[in-house]
Amino acid sequence: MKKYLPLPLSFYQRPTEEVARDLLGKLVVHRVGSEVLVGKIVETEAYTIDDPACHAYRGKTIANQSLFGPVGHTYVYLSYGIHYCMNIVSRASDCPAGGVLVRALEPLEGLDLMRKHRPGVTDRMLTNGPGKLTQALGITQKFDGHDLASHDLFIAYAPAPEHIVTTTRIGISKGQHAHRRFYIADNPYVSKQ
DNA sequence: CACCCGATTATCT
DNA sequence: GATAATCGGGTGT
Repeated sequence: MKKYLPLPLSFYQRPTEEVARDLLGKLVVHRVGSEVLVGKIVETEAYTIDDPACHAYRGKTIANQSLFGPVGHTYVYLSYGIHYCMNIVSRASDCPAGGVLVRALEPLEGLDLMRKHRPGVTDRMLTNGPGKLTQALGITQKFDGHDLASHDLFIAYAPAPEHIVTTTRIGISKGQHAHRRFYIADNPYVSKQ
């Protein structure tokens, strides 16, 4: 098994947009029993409290409290009653709430188990969407508020990609103008180019 | 307690 | 391109 080095806490304590960009190329590592599921982050979106598209925009609630919680933790929520989406809580110290939505991964390790989690789909469809990657990695709402400095679920260091594309975000009705979506150019696992 | 809706996906046409 | 599936949380009565 390869060795994975978790990102330091200081990585997450910067402006959310900056973290979203820098998370590209980094690895999501989930240990499940004796197996390890690893995916490279290839697409992200930044959401902060001053942004109408952000779940925290209307204030703190039971559902979104993780976005107000400590940086370097997760915010996992149920989308459309069906899918879980995972955020990485990240923000500068003067920002009360914010996080980075992980929108797509490139599967690197544990492909066999990912295929079991998502039966009947091609490898390219395993993790190329925010609801798909959580299913492939076995991430559910139980992981909401999870500390990413932990042993079983964390973000690991990896070199930054060369070419990054910045666009507007996907699937939102408000804040459509803002360019807060980032993805690695020409990566086949990006949800939509 | 009823109503509304969404940071999605799969499956149609 | 359109739409059903599905459900917890937020809001207002």
